[in-house]
Amino acid sequence: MVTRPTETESLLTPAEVAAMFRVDPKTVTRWAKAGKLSAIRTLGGHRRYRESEVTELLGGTIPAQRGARD
Amino acid sequence: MVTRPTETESLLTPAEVAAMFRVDPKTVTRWAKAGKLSAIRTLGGHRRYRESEVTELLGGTIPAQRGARD
DNA sequence: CGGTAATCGGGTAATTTGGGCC
DNA sequence: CCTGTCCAAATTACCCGATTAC
Repeated sequence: MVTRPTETESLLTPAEVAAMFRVDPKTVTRWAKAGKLSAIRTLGGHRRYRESEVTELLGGTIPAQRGARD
Repeated sequence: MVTRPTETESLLTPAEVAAMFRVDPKTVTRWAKAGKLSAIRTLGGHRRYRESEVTELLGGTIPAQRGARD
């Protein structure tokens, strides 16, 4: 193991996910409570989200259809 | 924590885009439905628009065609 | 152990959503 | 065809104090 200090593995903090979705960390917590997001709870009760999960959800973008021809 | 560089894409809320275009948020929503604007949906159903997309469209204005016959 | 920043929890106001009409 | 306003419901944002994370 090549020493992995305080670096994050694949877990994102509520503030991270909130910034990616442009929403409030509280809203992200709501999604976790609603079961829309997989959340891992720390021993203290704080939530941690999987980067893969968030990235997957962010991939739901709809490409704007410009002119049929360009 | 000063936020981590996790693919931070600047997103705008409907009110933001509406203010930039001087139209109602409803109109912006129609553009998104019409496929004229790229929209990211939050887990709650709300839309988030790319700042780059909006800025790009705002930059495509007509440079005031003056003069030919006025 | 002590300190700062973030997150937790609940509650209320503001915003956004969707469709129909002019 | 496009936009603005109406309605009702859902979702999100910010307030507080307390705890947890590092």
